[in-house]
Amino acid sequence: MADQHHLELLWGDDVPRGRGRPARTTRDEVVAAGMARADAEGLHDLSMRQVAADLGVGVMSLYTQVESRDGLVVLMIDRAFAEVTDTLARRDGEPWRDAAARQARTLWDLYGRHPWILDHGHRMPMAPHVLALEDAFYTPFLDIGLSPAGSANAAIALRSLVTGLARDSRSEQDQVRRTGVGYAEYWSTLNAVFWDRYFDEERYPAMTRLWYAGGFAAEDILAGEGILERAVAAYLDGIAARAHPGRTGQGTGEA
Amino acid sequence: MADQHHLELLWGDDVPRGRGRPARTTRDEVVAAGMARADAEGLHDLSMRQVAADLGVGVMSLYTQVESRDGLVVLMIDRAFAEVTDTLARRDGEPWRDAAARQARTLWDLYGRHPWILDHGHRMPMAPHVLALEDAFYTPFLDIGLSPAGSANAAIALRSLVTGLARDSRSEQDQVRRTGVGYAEYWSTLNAVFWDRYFDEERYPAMTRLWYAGGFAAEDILAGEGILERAVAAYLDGIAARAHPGRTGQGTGEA
DNA sequence: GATCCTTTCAGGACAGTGTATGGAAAGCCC
DNA sequence: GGGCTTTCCATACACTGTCCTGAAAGGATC
Repeated sequence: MADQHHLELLWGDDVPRGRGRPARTTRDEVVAAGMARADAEGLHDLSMRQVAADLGVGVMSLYTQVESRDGLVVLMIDRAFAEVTDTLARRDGEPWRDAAARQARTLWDLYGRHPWILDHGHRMPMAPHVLALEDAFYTPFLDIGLSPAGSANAAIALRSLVTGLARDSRSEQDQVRRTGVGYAEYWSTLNAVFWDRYFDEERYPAMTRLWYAGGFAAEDILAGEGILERAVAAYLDGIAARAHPGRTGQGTGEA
Repeated sequence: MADQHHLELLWGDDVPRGRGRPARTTRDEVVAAGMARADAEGLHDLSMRQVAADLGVGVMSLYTQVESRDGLVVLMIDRAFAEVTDTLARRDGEPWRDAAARQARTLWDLYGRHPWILDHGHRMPMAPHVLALEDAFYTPFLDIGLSPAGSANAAIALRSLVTGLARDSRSEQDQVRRTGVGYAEYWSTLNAVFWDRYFDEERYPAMTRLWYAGGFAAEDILAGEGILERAVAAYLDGIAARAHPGRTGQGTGEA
């Protein structure tokens, strides 16, 4: 039950113990250094030796501030989510739909700043600011006529939609950054090789139709942020229909 | 451009070269062994040495069939997606909404059988059967009155919704299996420690309200499969409203 | 001010990992 | 039966996270 110790680090008070040799480094400094590394290199290339070197400190010194590498990542995630805790709060008089859409967008932007969060293999940790985000996501769906379980499901699904979309689009940039190959260059060469040599129009008729119809015209359809707003709007329309049966959603109607 | 070599392994013909010492092992066998390991232990604990040992073969012998560990994983993913290629095809007369929902469910079930797919850090590889799934996902949205880009966006978002939900729910079971701690046991002890000691009802009012309203009554709200069907239905309702403006979606209306 | 005590520091070691190297082995073709 | 071509696999290297250990450093106490 390693999570239990994580919980103490995440939630426990930092009781400053005055006796003994003082630590050369704060836990905040370690976490910040880890985030800087992850922002620049990705989670995969984040090593304890690197973080220690960045801080000018021996490797094992990190383990007085952090229980393990996984524990460090958990703390980093909490710190990242802390960036948006205040922004997420629902504003006075803000319609539930606007609040939900704004929160989705905020989470999307957070993933944009810290793509390594999406590489975290395990479930999101029970960290204070992660829970704060979850709580904020539940808020808009509370008093719109859904059952309690329905509200919970709606919020979870919205969060998963944003996360899934972010993964599909951002991990691409992440990989591009790691390999050092530019986005346009990567796609152009890959496409030249791939479409000309391997793609079979009869095998993939839908993609072929979309291709000739210009459906992929944006070149990097995922990189555009329109897809998030559209998907969230469509989903919230469906929720709205369930929330107030008989009324149609307030969607703008644009495709 | 490591992907380029992956492409050859994925799409190139397996030209059987008759000269030279014959390989003791097929590429299919290697990929199958890797999948068995990953199904049982997860992607994180999949090592080349283990796969080689399972096959009774030297470690480096794998590298004649597979370019690298990442290449092996890519082939494994393609093989996993091949399981559903036939199932995904749209059936005669099947309404687009039913087809999309069925495909979403099929992908969800695939993630259930092979949760390690969700641990793949990079973008989904351009593999034949991965493309087949993407193509199938595009199909239902083609002739329902959306713009080409709108159809593409709708299909991508649906796929991301399923993937995101699967990650949020399945990675949990994955971690539970790895740590060997049972699902119920894990949650009960964690919850006992967490809720009693750390959770602050004033800090997380929405979760608190949902808790007392029974919104989390299912105990493992994510493990239930209802959340997928509900989320997909809501999203497709929103798409339907955009596809045929003026008509309301065919949602069942249940919360 | 010296001593004890508690805590952190950091070097070395260990069990892993993916994979480059290079000589030995094994089967087809002439 | 060579010659050629391909595969096999032991070894080695760089790298990882983390345990162990004794030394170092500062506060508390006499």
